[in-house]
Amino acid sequence: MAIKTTTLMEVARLAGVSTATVNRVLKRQGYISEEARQKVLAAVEATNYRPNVVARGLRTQHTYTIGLMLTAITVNPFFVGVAHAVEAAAIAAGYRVVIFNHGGSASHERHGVETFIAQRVDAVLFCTTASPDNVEIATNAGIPVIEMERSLTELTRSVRVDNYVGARMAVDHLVELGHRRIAFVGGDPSIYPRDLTRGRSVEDDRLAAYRDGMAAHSLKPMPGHVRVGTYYDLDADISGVEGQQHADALMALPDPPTAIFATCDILATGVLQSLYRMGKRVPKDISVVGFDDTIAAYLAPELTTVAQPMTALGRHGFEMALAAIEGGETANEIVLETSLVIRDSTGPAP
Amino acid sequence: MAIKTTTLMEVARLAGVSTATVNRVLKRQGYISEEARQKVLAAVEATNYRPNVVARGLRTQHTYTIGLMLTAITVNPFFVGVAHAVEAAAIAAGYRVVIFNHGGSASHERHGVETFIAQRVDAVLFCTTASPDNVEIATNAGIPVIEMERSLTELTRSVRVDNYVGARMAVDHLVELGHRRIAFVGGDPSIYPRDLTRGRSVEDDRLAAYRDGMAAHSLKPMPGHVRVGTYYDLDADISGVEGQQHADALMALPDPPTAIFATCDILATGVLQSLYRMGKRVPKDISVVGFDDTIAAYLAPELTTVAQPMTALGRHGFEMALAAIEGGETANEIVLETSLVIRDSTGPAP
DNA sequence: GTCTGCCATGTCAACGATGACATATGTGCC
DNA sequence: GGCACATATGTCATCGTTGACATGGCAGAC
Repeated sequence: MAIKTTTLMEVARLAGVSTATVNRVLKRQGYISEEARQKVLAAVEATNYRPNVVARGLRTQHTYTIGLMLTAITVNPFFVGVAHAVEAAAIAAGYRVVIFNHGGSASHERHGVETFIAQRVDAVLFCTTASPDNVEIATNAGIPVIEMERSLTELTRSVRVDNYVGARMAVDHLVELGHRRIAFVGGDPSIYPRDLTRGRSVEDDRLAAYRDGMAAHSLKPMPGHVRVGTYYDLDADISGVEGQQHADALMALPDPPTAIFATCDILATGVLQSLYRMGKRVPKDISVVGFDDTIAAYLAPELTTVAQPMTALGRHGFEMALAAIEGGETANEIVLETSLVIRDSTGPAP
Repeated sequence: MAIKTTTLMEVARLAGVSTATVNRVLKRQGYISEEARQKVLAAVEATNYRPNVVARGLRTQHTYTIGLMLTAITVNPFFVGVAHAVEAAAIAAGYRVVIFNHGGSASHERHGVETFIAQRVDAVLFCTTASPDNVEIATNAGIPVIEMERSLTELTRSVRVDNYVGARMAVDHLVELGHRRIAFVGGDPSIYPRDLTRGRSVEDDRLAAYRDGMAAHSLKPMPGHVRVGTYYDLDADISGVEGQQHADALMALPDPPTAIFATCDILATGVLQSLYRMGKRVPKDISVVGFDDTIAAYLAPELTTVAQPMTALGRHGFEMALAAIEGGETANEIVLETSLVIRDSTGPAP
């Protein structure tokens, strides 16, 4: 069942030259007579020769492959967007991407990192880590590591998003619309390893921005209006159920909010479903803002959300990896901006 | 910048044995004295040895890698589900998966296939092809090919879903609820290469099931009630816009439908948005059914849809590939069943 | 004692591509 | 003629792992 393909040697034999000559023709380097080139190209054509990148990788110690570590591509379309962007950038540069989903488990992630090392990937991109130890394992193996979304160690370069400013825009937007009772629905900050260089997680930043934003407008969250949970139900794949539960609880309070800021579009989805069941109209009765801009445009009403620059995140991540591999110039840390996309789920306070 | 890792040779030297002995210990085969085993294991531990699968792949002509060709993972969560299932099955069997998104372009797909061949993947899984030629290229290179979702040639094994029965269930469900004016919103059947062994595309099957289902209940589609389009707007990533346009057009007809069957959840999303804007209530004023069960559970109201067995599709696809690689037994064609998931978007005809 | 068979270990040629180095021919110039 | 240099091509060790084959020791059978 092994794949049978032509080798350089066979091409050389057919063309009546040495493998070195064939190699020179294909690599377009060194001196080659026009006659030899024609013979080689004809032989390549005739034999349907395709270079064996496995052999090349062994010889050159360069696999043109990068590993991309994700939490779980099924759990949040955010990862799909990032993965796609990384892949597009990689393919354009002649690299391949191998994706591994750790699903939140440090041991799975460990296995993925070992796989990457065994494969001799040229670099590893972590977009969310289950354990900082695994980042270290890759680093210790001599593989350049880039961290996306958060930086766990000072050893690695990173690309992240300015979650604080993003969340702040969401709050400011709601306040400008006249809302005073604004609730916060977030993920569990402790489930994520913290960004060690800054001492805060993504969720910490978003929550801090919410509190600061409220305070800046002399507002104070009402009792019970700040809700955090586990964000993802990894066992049950994507789960907006948590968003529903949060919204159910919020609307049962004596002073229910007139606006809800959810720190993830999937959570916001659950919020919208809960409100829909209660017969609340959005945004007439209550406004909702999400975060990510993943499925926001597919909901009814279309969701106002803080858009993450997934494409830029992926592209910069790959470019940093490339710089680490081939020795180019890059910043050690890039912070990207988010933008507020105003759609139909936010309106004036009732 | 190259990764520096221990080699078998270094482990052997440290343990004071030959590489063959180290290999025997690690592979647990052949005769090894307990003493040698201990020395080797200690040396492996001390040097942090990790096998180089690149070298192994060259030597054994077996890379433990399979290529997965998709249209575009960002365009429909269906592909995410399938990719995840393939990956899970592959990892459990000690294989790696390399994903390539052709985005609907035959030349991109061609490039992806060439990449797979150059990488010497052990098998290729096509989940939707841009061109049958590319399937042939892989086959000609001696790589086992499995087709998912449709089979283009008789040369390959395939796993597909029974779209006809699935679509028929949707129609029957609506008829049972008392609907007579049921509209069909589908993708463009011609954009997809047809299933050559059966002469029909996925969309053909779904449309045929709709027509047959209507006829079986002595119903006839009203003029303008059958709408097909381009399904995906690949340039603009996921696009539910088309679904909106279809619904806008349908509701402007003199005899608007009381139920709409959309052959993709993303299309259904657009339909729901359009109806929401018009102030139509679902399912009180009009019922909607989707297909895929990707984001159906995240919508408000939750969408009744025909669930595709994405996990089974991916698992069987990988198992067929494994059988082709390692020479096990499998069917040449597997047809999986769909199921109707009744949620909140369908109700009695008004 | 030597023959057979079981253990235990080592040697070495692949796998296919690469590129440093060696070799060989031609051209121009003093 | 001899030298320098550009042109053109070939040889071969190397990357790390694998496994067929060879080697050698030791026990028990004849």
